[in-house]
Amino acid sequence: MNTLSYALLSLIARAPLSGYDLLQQMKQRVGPMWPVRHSQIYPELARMEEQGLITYEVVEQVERPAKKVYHLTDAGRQALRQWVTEPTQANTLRDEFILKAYSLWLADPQQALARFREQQQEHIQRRGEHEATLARLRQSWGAELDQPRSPLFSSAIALRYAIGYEQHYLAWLQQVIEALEQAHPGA
Amino acid sequence: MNTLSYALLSLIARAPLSGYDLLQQMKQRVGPMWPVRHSQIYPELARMEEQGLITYEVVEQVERPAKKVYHLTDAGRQALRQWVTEPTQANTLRDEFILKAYSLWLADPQQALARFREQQQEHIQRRGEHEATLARLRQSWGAELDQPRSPLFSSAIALRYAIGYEQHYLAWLQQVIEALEQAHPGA
DNA sequence: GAAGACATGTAAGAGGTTACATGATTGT
DNA sequence: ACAATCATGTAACCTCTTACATGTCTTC
Repeated sequence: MNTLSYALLSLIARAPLSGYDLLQQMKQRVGPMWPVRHSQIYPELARMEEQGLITYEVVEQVERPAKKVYHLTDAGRQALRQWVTEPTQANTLRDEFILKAYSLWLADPQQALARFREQQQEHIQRRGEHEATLARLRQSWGAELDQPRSPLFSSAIALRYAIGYEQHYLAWLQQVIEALEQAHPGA
Repeated sequence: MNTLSYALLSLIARAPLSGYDLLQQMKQRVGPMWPVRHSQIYPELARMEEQGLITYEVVEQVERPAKKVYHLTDAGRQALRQWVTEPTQANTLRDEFILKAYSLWLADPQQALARFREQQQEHIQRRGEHEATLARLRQSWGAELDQPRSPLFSSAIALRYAIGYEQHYLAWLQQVIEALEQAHPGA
């Protein structure tokens, strides 16, 4: 059992989904905390089915190709619940841009500034997307977002995490940009 | 050329180092942004030497086993400089604890609170370590930390990033803990 | 003489990315 | 016809982790 399989269980626990649906949802919802490709999803689903965590039924569709819709077994639900309440060792982030910042002293300050501003745009964009998603949830579900037993609460805190992350990233970028500008006025 | 090799170049660019030294420095300095094991370092150094990015000399020591001390070639320095000033595609974080938060609705609130408080301790600890390191740098080097052309500037901004990250993480943990406590008073 | 830091490697396997491959169905 | 979306898979390769393996030198 790897983390990916729990990520998939997390989504199937909310509603039965096909591999294709899972791919879309991983990109939209879980994407910020666990990116994934379809080439990883399909073999993983097969393994989980073998292990009895999920089962599927083939659903014929009128206007689309048939699909395998997976849902949790009791064992799957239990495995997920177990994993969620287990201690987690805090991860170390692996961020290439920060790694580059560590060698910023080697770079041409003008180019460095350009790169930092690029990142700024990127992270502003992402923050905006997360904020929009959270606003949409709030509009659709209102106070349910504040009920810890609701899946919506979980969605909301994950989104708030992502927004906070972008916020911190932007603050840091801004800080460095100002330091670079001060050292090199007129860039 | 993978990211790890650039991480190693980043350190060798500041001072010639052995594989063992690199391991220590990756843990202490670059650790927060790029964790690594010795079993990855040694083969990678061999590959980089083949590619002409680094060279080494065997240094005999009186009170320690001999070691291979690596230093950059011109090609290595150029490759590093090139990489630093290239655009970087912003990474997606991969955080298991946040993933678990996404399924928090399945968890027993008491246990959830316990896990969140564990994380709090962990991140408080980390923030403290980074702050101490930054304070030490500041004490040793003073205003040099503010000169973008100095390696110390790069070290300082990387540390500030790490501190900001822990800060944001702690703020988020606190937020969720308060929400859980409010829903379950007396936990 | 045992433990611990210093020092350097290899091997097996898990996890993840990129590329290859196929086919249905809808809209233009 | 062609592109786009829906839908599911396999294969090759790279990266990273875990475990295996060896040897030096110092301190207790």
